[in-house]
Amino acid sequence: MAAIRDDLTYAFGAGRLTPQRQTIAESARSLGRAFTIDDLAEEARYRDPSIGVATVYRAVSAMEATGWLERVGERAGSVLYAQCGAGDRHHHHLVCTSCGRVEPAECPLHDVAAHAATSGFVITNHEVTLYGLCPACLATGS
Amino acid sequence: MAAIRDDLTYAFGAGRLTPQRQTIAESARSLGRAFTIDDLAEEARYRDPSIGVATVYRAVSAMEATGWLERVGERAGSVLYAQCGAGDRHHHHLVCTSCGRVEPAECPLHDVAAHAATSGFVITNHEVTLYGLCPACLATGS
DNA sequence: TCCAAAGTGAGAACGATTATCACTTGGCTC
DNA sequence: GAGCCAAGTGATAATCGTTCTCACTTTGGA
Repeated sequence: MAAIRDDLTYAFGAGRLTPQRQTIAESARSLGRAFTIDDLAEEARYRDPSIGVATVYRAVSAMEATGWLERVGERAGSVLYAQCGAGDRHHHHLVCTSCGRVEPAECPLHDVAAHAATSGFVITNHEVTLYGLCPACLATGS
Repeated sequence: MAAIRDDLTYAFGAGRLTPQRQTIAESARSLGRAFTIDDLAEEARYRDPSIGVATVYRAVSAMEATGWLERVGERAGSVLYAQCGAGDRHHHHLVCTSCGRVEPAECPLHDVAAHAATSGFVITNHEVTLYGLCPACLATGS
């Protein structure tokens, strides 16, 4: 399992890969869709009931810092995260509003420089999230 | 001031234009930049200290429903709003990360349909926010 | 003028997130 | 392997933004 071990090591960068963090990272990967902290804590505590909610928040914060997790939106006041792998090149997200599945999307901003030129703004960052229905949900009509 | 009166009437659609709501809407317009509920409440209470925070939240909710206000992002856990006028056609936002100034931006997603076709997703909604520095902040180096 | 519906203000309640603190663990040096 | 210290943990309190509740007031139409 060297590959997986390396993968999870990457999730926390220079931080320690404790059993709790490993459980949380594996839970994030196994969810396979956009999730809230609550979803992730539920999955992680199913695997190890002793894991506290504060630990989940801290682990998510650490994984977000390394880019292994990304926030992809919000749902009912909670931040939505998705496991996006590390070292991916610049991209955005397609979020299924029915099942929460998340797929990477090419950055559609081909002309950001043009926007900056016409407005006088110098753009340093941008967020793009596309919402819709994935093929599976379309097929089931849900 | 018929024009302004009409403008504010539009802010609440079919809802009543009470003195409190008028104060809140004028405050939103006078801020001239992206603001949190807290910023808006501070401005509104400067004009009328008797206005309660719940009233500000309710007014913002009503103005958002008519499209007179739009949420343009978040700052330190609070939702950022901007007064965008009513009846504007589809657009997004350029937010200055230094002063909070907001300008409308053309929708840069010329090929949303192409994304849907290649991914199998049917896109029903999207959010785009561009962050950067406005000309004024660039000039002052802040 | 009367009345029902809409709006208001104060404050309680709620839910997500963060901070605190005593304790444990991991990984380094010797 | 022993000792040490920084990092991490779990429980819980605190914080903060937002929404709800309730008694009261205002609005606008009949």
